[in-house]
Parts: sequence; structure tokens; C-alpha cells
Amino acid sequence: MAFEFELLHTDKKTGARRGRLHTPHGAIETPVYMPVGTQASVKAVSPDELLDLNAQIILANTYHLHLRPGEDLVQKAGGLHRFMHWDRPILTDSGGFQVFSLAALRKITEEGVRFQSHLDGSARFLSPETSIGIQEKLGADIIMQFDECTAWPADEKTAREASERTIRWLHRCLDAKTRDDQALFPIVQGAFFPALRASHARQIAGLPVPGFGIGGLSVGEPKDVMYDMLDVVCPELPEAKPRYLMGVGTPDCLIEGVLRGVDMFDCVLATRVARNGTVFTRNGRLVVRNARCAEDLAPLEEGCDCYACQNFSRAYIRHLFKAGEILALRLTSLHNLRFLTRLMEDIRAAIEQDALTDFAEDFYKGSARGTW
RNA sequence: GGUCCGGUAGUUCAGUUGGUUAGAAUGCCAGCCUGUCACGCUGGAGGUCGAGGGUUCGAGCCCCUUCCGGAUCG
Repeated sequence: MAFEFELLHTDKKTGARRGRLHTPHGAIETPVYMPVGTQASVKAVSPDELLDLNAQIILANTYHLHLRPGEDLVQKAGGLHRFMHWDRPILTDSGGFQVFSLAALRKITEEGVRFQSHLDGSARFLSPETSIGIQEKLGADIIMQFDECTAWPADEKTAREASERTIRWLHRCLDAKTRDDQALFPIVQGAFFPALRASHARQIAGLPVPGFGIGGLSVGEPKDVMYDMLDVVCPELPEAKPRYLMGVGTPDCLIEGVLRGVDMFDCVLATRVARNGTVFTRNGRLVVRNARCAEDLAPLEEGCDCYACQNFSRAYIRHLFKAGEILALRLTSLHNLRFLTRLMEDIRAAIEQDALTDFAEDFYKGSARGTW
């Protein structure tokens, strides 16, 4: 089986999972955080730097690459891996989330979604079939079903319709799929209704797919609401397959997700806040752009092994931000990505020793839950 | 020495026939960011309008004196 998932160990106290997902471009040690490179580039960071900070797999986006430069060019270039010079696994999101986040410009029907390109306003159409077609040309290892994500808050009727449509669209995605060297993940929707979530998960749990996405979370709801949904969904999914919580998140959300049985995460937050002058530390977020760092010659985070912390001070990086230097964005991005990949390394080690609760407790000593 | 132009937020500048609490940009300070329309967004602080006097119900604006900077003529 091309996408075998080895469940290496389960934390005895929590059920958190230590696993390994095999792909055509190598194995992924889970739980894993996946940096996001929407337009076939993790903003401000080069592929060799991603290797240095131990990124195992990165994301790219169907919607954005379809509009520019177009999947035909990527295919002509030999696929995403060669196009962007990244030999490790890649996951492409289906464009479903863009349908949600670019809501002002869309019209959803059973057939698919009509929308206007944010680049030039031209009329476009995405459906389960076109999304899979594009993702096959892009050539990622893991591809996502085309789904309908609901907003927070959503009424029960809207949520149920989106969930049911997402299931119907899943089957169209599976039918449209032709390559066997790509893993197609379904996505659990159901907004914030436990019964809907459980029902959705149950309906797809038995399908012969290599893993499952959990979508429609971290769209503005309180964290505890999201955790409640994970408590409902994860037990419904087969133990032998990886679970991917889409769009999450903050360091505390990663820990809480793993505690509830999640294996994969992706999030733009780390790189986005980095470019806006904020870094992750064990004591919470630090806005390095702020005046308090003006004469602070300490690294972003004491003890961090990233390139930024090994060689530069907060005062210097703040100066780079104030001066508008590109290096500022690169250094904070490198740090935040390394912060999360190292967090996951530590989490994996803790699971192997059945000590994830201790690890979590220790982590929260530095920064109370919710301060992220 | 004469004439002309200018002096308004830290900076560069707007400011209507004299009319509410003098604006913008930028800088400064802070907050925000969760399947990336995002080196972004939002907010805040900051001004004895060079100084003094006068006219007027009311002056950044009009008049007088003066200081400072620049241009120009002798």
C-alpha cells in the first residue's frame, strides 16, 4: 500500500498517537506540523532552509496555483516537486477553503462553485472534478477533497446542507480521481453541531481512503468549542489512519489537538504573524517589533536552535523591521517554523514515553492556555 | 540695506471669500492575525499655527512690529 500509516505508539494516558505516514516522497513522522506555501512557496523561506528546520511536508493551494501560474505550466515543469524544488511530500488543499474565505465573490451550487478571480475579476468555476483534475496535474502526494466550509456561527440547517453536500462531493472526487500515487483525504464538516460532526465522520469512516481531514474549525470560534468538536470527531474515525486538523494553529492548539488524537496540522499563522513582527516563544507571543525590544540583545528565544536565534538579537531583528529590511521577515519566519517543528519533535518524543500530559503541563507553565 | 517668498504634528506638506474640536502622508506607540487576496490590517499619541501686538462677534488666514530661513537687487 502506497500510503501506509504505521501507528507506532499510543500514549497510554491520553490516546495521543505517534505514527509514520508513508508517501511516494518519503515518510512523515507524526504528529506533524506542515508549513504552508500557498503559491508553491513558503513565504520568505527557501526549500533548503525548510530542510534545515526539519519541515517534513509542506502545503500548496489548488485555487491559487490554478489562477496563477496555472496547473498546466506546473505539470509541464514536471509537477510541483520539481517546479518548486521540494523533494519531500507535498499536500495540496482543494480550493474549498478559498470558496469560504473569498465569500463575497462566489456562488455555490450542487454542481460546484462559480466565483470571480481575486486577481483579475474573471469568472471561474471550481467543482469536485475540476479540483481533482487540477490537483492531479499539480502532483502533490496528498490531495484534499473539494468541500464546503461553513462560517462561525452557522445555523444547523446551513451546516447540515454543507456537510451533506461535502459528502456528495467526496464521492465525485473519488470518481474523478485517476492517479494511484496520490492520497485523497475526505474532509469532515458539520460546523459546531456535535451530532452533525459525528454523523459526517461515521458516514465516511469506512471508506477506503488513506486519511481524513477535519475542516471547518478555527474559523473564529472559541478554542474550547473547537476542542469539543475534536472530542466528538476523532473517536468516530478509524484508528489506523491519520487525522489532519486543517488550518490549526497555535502552539496550544497543536498540543490540544494531539491530546485528542490528531496527527497532522497546517497553519499560516506562524509565517503570517512572523512577517508582521511577532514570534512564538515558550512564554507566549513576543512582538519583536515593539519598543521593549529596542535594546534587547537576547535572542528571540533563549535556547532555540534556529538560525535566527543562533546568530541575531531581538534588538537587531527589531531594527530590521523598523528599517523595512527583508531579512527581518526571513528571520522571524525561520524562527516560528522551527518553533513549531521542534514543538512537534518534543511532542513525538513525549508520546513515545507516555508522557504527553506531563509535557503539556510543563508547556503551559511558560504560557497559560489561551494566551496564544 | 531694499524687495520678494517661506515659517502649521518628530519630518515633508495641505488648510476654501476670516467661521465648529487645524488635516494628510510619513515617522512614533500599541493591538490584531489559525486549510494565506496578508512585508498586512486597525487604533492611539503627537500642534503655544515662529514671537508680540492690533482689527473683528470670531484670526492659521487680514494689518503692524519683530525673529529665523531662502531667493534676488544694489
